[in-house]
Amino acid sequence: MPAKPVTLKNVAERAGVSVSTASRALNGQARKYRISPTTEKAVRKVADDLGFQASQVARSLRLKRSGLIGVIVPDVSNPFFASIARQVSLGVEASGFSVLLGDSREETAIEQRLARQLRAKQVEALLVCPVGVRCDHLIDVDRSGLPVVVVDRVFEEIELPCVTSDNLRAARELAEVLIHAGHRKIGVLSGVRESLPAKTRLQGLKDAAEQAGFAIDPSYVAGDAFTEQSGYQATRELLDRHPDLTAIFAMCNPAAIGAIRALTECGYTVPHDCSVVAFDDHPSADLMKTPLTVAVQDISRLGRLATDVLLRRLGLQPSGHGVDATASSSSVRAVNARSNSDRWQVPTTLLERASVAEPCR
Amino acid sequence: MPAKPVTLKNVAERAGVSVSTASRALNGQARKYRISPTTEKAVRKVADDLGFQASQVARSLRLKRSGLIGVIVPDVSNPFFASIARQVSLGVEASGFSVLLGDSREETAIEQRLARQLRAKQVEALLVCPVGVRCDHLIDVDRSGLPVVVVDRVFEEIELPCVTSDNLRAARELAEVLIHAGHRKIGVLSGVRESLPAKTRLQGLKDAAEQAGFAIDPSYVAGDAFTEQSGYQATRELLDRHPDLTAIFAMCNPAAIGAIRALTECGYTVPHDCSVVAFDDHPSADLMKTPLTVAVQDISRLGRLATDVLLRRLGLQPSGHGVDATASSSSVRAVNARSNSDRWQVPTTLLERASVAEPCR
DNA sequence: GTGAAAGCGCTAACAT
DNA sequence: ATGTTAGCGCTTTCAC
Repeated sequence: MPAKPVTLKNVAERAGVSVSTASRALNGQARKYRISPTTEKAVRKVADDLGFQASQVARSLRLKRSGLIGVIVPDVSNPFFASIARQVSLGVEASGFSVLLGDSREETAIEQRLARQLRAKQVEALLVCPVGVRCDHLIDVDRSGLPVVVVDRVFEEIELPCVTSDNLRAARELAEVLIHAGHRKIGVLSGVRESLPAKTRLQGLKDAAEQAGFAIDPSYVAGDAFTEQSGYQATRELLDRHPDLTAIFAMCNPAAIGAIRALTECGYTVPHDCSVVAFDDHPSADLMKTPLTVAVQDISRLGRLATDVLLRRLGLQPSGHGVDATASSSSVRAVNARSNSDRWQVPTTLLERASVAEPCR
Repeated sequence: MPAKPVTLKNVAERAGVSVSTASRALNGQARKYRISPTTEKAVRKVADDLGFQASQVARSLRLKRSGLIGVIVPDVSNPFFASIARQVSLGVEASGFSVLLGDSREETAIEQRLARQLRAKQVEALLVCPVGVRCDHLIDVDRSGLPVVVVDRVFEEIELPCVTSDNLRAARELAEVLIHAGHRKIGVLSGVRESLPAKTRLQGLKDAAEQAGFAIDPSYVAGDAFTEQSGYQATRELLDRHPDLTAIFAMCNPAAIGAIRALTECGYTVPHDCSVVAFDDHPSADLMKTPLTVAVQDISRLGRLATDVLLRRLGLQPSGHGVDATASSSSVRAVNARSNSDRWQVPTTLLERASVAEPCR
């Protein structure tokens, strides 16, 4: 017995008023239309008694506002993206939006399809953590009038508002830990090469090296994905090429995990034979055999900032969820790259643990 | 320039046909209505050229089908729930649905609000991992004609289709590892006491104990939440009450992590002074100082099964995403509790690692 | 202060 | 083989 839903008409009839009056009474427009308090109360009561719920669908059609925000991430089950999705969900909720979730399974084709589908569902904005370098579809969507905000996996030439961590600074700090300990032969486990995070992190490392008077040879860079698998493979390669390696700089935590597995297999102990530093933490990291020294991204802030940028593009006041959700907060820097699109960055935190020692060779 | 969206009417005009013909041509009903292939092709072409995207909102209003599934979990950033959300997202996508995500922040009041909101958005079904014991709002929703499926945090008297792991069996197996090693003084870190998973897991432990000829005294049970915090607190309490404790049975992984912290603080080493077993794994658990012996829930299967149950309640064929998505698959048992609602269970896997030793006392 | 009516974009009888 | 029309449930202009 699917119990058909009660409509505004039902309420109006039962309250003995017209639908227009009912609508106005329930939308807080009583004052504006000078509806008598008596009528208003009456309508409200009936609506309550009947358990009336205005159909958002009908409302959307009329208002041309769906109250929906699309979120597309490569893998919801990855805690990093899950946290982003969560922050967005919580953040936009306060403004009356709901999140339509899409999982691109790390495939650009799916990402593309999802973007189209979500657009058909009338989402009012799209927040995307892109899979790869190809982002034309996103730019198209944005140009077609649906605001897109890109988070994390940003690409250089992209003409969309972007939110990322301050990767340059983070990489430099992380590299300095290694360098100050005396390391010079540092292997790099790269994420997707063309992605801005990967490029920037490499640059940060290079900067730090240069400042210390040496350079990172390209042969010390391996890997091409933000995955454990890639980290493992890359480490094996690097160990092959440079058995005298004394440290590893991993561009994400999974890669570092892969590295540790590879190192262990090859008979290296961490940090004695080889130090390891990485981006991103993981819960209970301190209970690991070798707790990693890491640059921690402030994921929830990343998510909040992204939400704010999004809401602002919709012409709304970010409703101050979280402590300092203000995009213009002091520690958040808006950077204008050569493109005219906004780039927002949030600071990271360095967490020094036991995975770095002096080089033994 | 918000570039107003192209409507069916636009397409029809441009193609020189009526909206109905256009609609039919684009909905694959050309045959059914015997529309000439020429016309169909023409309409399709125009639609393509104009980049026509049928408004799902208008469609929903007319069809009274939104193509939306609501998913409510206590915390999307928790990998367990994130994985569930992901499976649902992937699973229903194949049937043309999208997922509207809600995060209840572990609060029943929010869960309730979300359920209402999602209902207003015309979701066609609701999948919920409930926060707590109070589920009347969900039962109400279900009774009002919106099918609800409950996953994981199930409560005994609930009259809704439920999907969980086979907790009884899993707990028994886990307990047996401890018991066979010789443990008798086993502390229990409970999750939310009134939840069925907690009750069932405790029962499994008790069953195993009984079979071995001893009993679990209530004073050996502590904690009341599926969190690290609760696990930590509970462990401190247990250690206080029973310093001669030789093993800990944690009802979730975070609780076990809390336990390890507490044990370490109190000068116990794992597993020498105290063994630990737990429910749920966590990635790279093998790289921990003391890799835990755990009962692993097949989360993705849990999610898939839930999706199937949901789709079936909607009268749809679960579209065989995943290998054996069939709810009636041999290893998945439908259990009829005293209530007349369906209970579905999926098997778990025992992973023996290094956190169990013989009792030293 | 309140009502009648138009219309958002689409689908499905019911014509023809 | 295609067009006409009546809504789906809501908001809002315009009229009284």
